[in-house]
Amino acid sequence: MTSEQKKPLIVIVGPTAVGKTSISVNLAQRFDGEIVSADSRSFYRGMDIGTAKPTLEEMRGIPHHLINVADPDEIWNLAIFQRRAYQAIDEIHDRGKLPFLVGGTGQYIRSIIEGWRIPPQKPDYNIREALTLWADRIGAEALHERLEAIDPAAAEKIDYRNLRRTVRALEVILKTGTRFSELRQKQTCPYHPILLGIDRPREELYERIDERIETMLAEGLVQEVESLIRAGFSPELPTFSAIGYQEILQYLQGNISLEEATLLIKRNTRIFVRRQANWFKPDDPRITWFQASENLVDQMETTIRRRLNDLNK
RNA sequence: GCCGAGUUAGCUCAGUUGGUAGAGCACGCGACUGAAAAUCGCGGUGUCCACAGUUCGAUUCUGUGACUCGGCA
Repeated sequence: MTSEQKKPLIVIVGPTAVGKTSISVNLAQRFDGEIVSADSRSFYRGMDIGTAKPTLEEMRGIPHHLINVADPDEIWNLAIFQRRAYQAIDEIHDRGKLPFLVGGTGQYIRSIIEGWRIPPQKPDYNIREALTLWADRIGAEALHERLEAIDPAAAEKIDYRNLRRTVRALEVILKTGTRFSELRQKQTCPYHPILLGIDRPREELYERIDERIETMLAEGLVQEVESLIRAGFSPELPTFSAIGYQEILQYLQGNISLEEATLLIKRNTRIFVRRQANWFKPDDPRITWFQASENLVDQMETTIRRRLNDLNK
């Protein structure tokens, strides 16, 4: 397949609370598009307020994919996302519509636009636990040395103090008999990605985050978490490691006050924004960046039209 | 007015038996291939309240002053 034959994929990236949701719905309306969400926390039903998931009204009739597709105890991940996103994008193309990949989970978006070949080994929680227990005895660094002995290339890319990633690499090697570094590949993106980034000054973003969190609390974030627990979902689920949920859980368990929880949510969201920015940098030549402004949607529309025309030449 | 405690990084504070100082948080930055809103890493020069004294040398000791917080009037 040559690059001329590849179909376009509009990709919209940007930090949380920058305004991606309403802008992408606007653009999708103008281009007869559909939206594929690339947001690791919007998969789960019942987690609406804390994830700032778009409401039906905000979607304004634009089909959204990969939102509300799992219960909180079905643990979705990168590989499942990638498979389902490819599928959703292909189906949108088949319908003759334009797909918009929109979201804040940088890793997921990169896996699509860079055509990652993810080591085909689904999580084995028993092995992970065993490896973790082993690390408790010998230390994370010693475990990393074991990895280095059998797969130096993988070990080199993983900090010896990062137990979780060391464990994953060993898990893959043990289960597949193949080096993690060999299974971890990049191919090319099956689509022609057109990347647009939205940004705002940090200070402004932080203000919007604080406001958004106050709104979440007013809209019943605490009740949302309570009802998930009441529905029988274990607080131990990785799903509840989401910002907003972990802190409210601490509050509900009586470990901290609601005020402390609120401060923590704000703080953790700010840290998250900085971490998010690592996936898409201002000097990334693949991305056309926009600062949030009045006529942002018009500007972005113009850019998309031009890029789509270039494709058809 | 008197007595006591305090004044050190944006904030909360530690510390220097006298040789110009360091934690947490904030903030900035980086890594990331089946938990990713996860996980992990890197980044600390600031009139040590001001002035004077002692001293080779004071943020540290002494004196005076300013301010803050308690208590008593």
